[in-house]
Amino acid sequence: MNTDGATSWQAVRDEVLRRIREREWKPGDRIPHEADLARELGCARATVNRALRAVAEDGLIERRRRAGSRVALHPVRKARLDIPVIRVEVESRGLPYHFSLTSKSDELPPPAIRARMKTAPDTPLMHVVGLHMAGGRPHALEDRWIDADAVPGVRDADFSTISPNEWLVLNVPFEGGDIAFSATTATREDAAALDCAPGAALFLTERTTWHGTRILTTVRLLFAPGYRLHTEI
Amino acid sequence: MNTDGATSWQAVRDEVLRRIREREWKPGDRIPHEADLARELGCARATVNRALRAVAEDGLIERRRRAGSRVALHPVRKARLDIPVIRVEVESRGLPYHFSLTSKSDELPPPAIRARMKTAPDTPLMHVVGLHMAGGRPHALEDRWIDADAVPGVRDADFSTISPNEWLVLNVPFEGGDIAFSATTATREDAAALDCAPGAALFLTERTTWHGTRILTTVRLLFAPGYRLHTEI
DNA sequence: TTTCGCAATAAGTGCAGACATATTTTCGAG
DNA sequence: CTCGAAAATATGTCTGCACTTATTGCGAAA
Repeated sequence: MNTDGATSWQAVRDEVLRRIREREWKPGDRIPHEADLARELGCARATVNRALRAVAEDGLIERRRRAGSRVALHPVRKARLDIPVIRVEVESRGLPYHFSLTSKSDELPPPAIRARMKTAPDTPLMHVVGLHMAGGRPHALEDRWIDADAVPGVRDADFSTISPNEWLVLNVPFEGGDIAFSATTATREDAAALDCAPGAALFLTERTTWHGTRILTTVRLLFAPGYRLHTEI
Repeated sequence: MNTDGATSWQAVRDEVLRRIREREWKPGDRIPHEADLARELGCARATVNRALRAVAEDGLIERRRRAGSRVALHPVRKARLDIPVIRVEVESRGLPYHFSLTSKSDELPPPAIRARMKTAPDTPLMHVVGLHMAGGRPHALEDRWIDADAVPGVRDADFSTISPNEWLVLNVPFEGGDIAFSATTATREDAAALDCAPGAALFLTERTTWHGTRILTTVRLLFAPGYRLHTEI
């Protein structure tokens, strides 16, 4: 990185990781503060800061102002998960993609959905169901509820040409969301839609996204058998 | 953050996010380079750099030296997934944890495992099977293969008192790994171990970790029905 | 003895300037 | 016209310094 005597933040990070690995600093230990490390390693404090921030992001140390940095007691591996638009995911595997809209209507949501969307008892929500196809075969079944009042323009979206999944990603900014992954067995309807055996084990993704205090949408994505979500550490 | 006229990197980030959201900068567009933005927003280039780096980490822009930064064509949401030691995960739910070792032996791995571990045809590997219990009920079935030559000390580890999962996390540094999540149906053996119905849908995690060129271990974690992996964006 | 406020401390961040590095573009030689 | 070297340029990073902010711990007051 640098030809002169400067120490790169990566070098500092690696040295810190080495000390943690080799138990020079044990889980729970306070580690020297930034200024000391900077002096010891011969670099600016900002460089040490950058390095420690990186290590903290990986979950190996915990940092708090005034309290200092300490080696994490229970190292929690942090994996990064990429969640692409389904069309892109399918096409990146070289398969032609198609979305087919099954239904779209305003309905009173069942209690479970109403609770998740935190809407008033009598508020109807937009309910969209459709099937993502990959190479002519069913890939994922999307069952989505949208608070149309919170998502400007969604009433005019044509979900027969673009999936709600993609339309929302492209058109709706959101602050946060939560995602849960689980396994479930295919009901007879699921099986019919996804062209698999009833009772087959299916990978299920449930996502809810919000912006400010409003919950924008909640979706249930049921993937055809064989789907794997993959990531690297 | 700052009381004086200084612009915080968060403010720069928010302004950048705003411009992307409001289509001031459209997907695929080059955005102004750091120096220009710094001048425009009245801050140091380092501050803009920090902000843009953060936005890039979220996947909304792509940056390349000399080529500049551009708004991502297909915004890929990046979720962070915490992968705790199973014991910690169980205990954080307030349930007592217990690991029970089912078997541990050196065996010639089946071809699928051998391929994954990239070992020579006649190399035996350590094979450990055990059950993670939560509150007296089966929680997850761990089926692990370890290259004992690549993991110093593992031959002396007592997996009846500490799970291989936890022992490895605490004792073995590794560079990287890959993780796959999927759904599968319980075989009769799985069902017996996890105390569920055969054919039930189970959440499956497969992980392989390496260090340098050596593959250290590969594990198959099969969770009892009802398990959900949860994360936030 | 308890509690509250203040001083001390360590991380968090901002700035200006310099240099490093990866790419793209340009332009001259053949 | 093609190829390769050199120039240009945007991001990447380091430094030294100053100031901000969250937190802790201690000492004084109740």
